[in-house]
Amino acid sequence: MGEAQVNSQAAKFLESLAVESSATRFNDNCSNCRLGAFCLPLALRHRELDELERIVQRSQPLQRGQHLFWERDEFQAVYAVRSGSLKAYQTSHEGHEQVTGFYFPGEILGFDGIGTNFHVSSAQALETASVCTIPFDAFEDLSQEMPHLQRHLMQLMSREIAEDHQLIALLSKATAEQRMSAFLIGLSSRRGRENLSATKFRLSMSRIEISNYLGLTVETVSRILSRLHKQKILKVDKREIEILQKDVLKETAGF
Amino acid sequence: MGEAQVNSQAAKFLESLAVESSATRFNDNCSNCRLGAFCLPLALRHRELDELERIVQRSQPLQRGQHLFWERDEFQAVYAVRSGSLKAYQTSHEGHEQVTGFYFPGEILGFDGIGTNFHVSSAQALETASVCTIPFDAFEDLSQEMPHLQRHLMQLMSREIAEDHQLIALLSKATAEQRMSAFLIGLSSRRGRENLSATKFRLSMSRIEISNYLGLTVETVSRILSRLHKQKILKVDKREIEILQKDVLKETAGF
DNA sequence: CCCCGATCTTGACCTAGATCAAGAGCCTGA
DNA sequence: TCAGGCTCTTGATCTAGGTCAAGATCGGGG
Repeated sequence: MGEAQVNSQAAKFLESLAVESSATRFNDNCSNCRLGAFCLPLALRHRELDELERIVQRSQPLQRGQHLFWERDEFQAVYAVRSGSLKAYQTSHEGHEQVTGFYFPGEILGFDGIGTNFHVSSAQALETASVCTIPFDAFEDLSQEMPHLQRHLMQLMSREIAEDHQLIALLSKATAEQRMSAFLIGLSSRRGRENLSATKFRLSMSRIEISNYLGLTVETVSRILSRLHKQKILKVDKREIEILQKDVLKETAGF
Repeated sequence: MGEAQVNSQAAKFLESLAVESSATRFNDNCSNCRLGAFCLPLALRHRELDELERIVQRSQPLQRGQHLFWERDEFQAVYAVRSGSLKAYQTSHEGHEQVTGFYFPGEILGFDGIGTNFHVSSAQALETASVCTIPFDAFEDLSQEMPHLQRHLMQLMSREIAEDHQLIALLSKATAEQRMSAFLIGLSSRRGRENLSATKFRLSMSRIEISNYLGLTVETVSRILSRLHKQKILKVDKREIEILQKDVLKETAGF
């Protein structure tokens, strides 16, 4: 019996036990999560971490295009991205899709639902992505006993507010070129935070999604990328991006 | 005497109260604050309210133009508006002022500072305004013992996030007319929430401030107001606004 | 009371980016 | 393997709203 066949059978077996497989393959814990320091930069004691551990759920990775939650879904949890990436978006009733954010490993999404008890945006995986589910009720109870945790959560929400304000300023006055530059610089610095190459990476979102985030049209996004490529500020090959002159990009971003 | 007239008189009475209270009664306590149910819609027990009371500080009203806090100030408190109105804004380093929000009685501002421990926007009174200062450390300690309070705070932050997302969608795709309509509808419904006339009011912000909020120029704001006036959708007399056809406005706002 | 600077309005013109159109790579599933 | 539908690019044209300019109006200080 060849090894390939063994693997294929093993895969089938795991599939048939989807729930169990999620239990066996994604049950790493918070203490040894390589994002730990970034996702929860708290001086958590061991006992506290154990408690947090107890409530966090890890499930099967989402496939590209799959939704984590939908607008109007009841709010039950916030989600920490473990790997891959997602977008959050709202659909205006004329059908325009407004992307409100992209989320990468270590970032948390779903806060929009706390206020109204249902989500006001949808979240969709841009590529295979795994997330930790943090049931909110349990989290709230837990944070009653752990001041660190409570403060941290608020810091995360506050940071989201601050980032939104950045985006608002961008959409309000910046030119198409400034928007694209700021966007790329943002992606780059988030990559850096993950200790991945900050100059060379693959876009997980389409030009359309970028345009719906930056308040531009696909054509404009495409044109600007072409221009930056011609100017040798970027190397653009389909979704592969290499930033050649970050200083220039930062300059035009002007933020 | 028609009912409309009665309502309008009641509204005028309440308005006059608001002015008086800002001038003379700013040291009332939470239990008898007429905004109580709106600002803190919690099922707070008496004892809890007393505790909250203990940490909230009420100071002299701010005069028009005075700042509540500045960008880069150390974050120490969040603020509940008692009367009057304020704007929050950031200044890009090319000098453009981006207004990120207007705040009216019962609304809370200052959340942007929690994440970084210093404010990332400035807050300035648009007219005489009184606020309650809620020192954040004390508030956090208090909310450790009061789950209601903690959840409420997060709801307020979450709501701010949701509102920001609305603004983002607006700035991203809406026409100048849609932006103005949405803005006016927003003001109107907030007035309604305060039990003041939702159709007739005075703008506390200048055209310039509106334009810096909506991502337009003063000229455009002015032109659109003139147009809406000519079309008899609004009555505009300097800063006095009367909404004549709210349905039309809502229609064009499309939200 | 008038004066001065800020705010607001209106008109004429211009431009960044939208829209329309067409074609070239692509994945994907039959 | 190919067909059909995406995504992406590039060009030609159009237009909403920005920019510039000139007054009008308002409000606060002397």
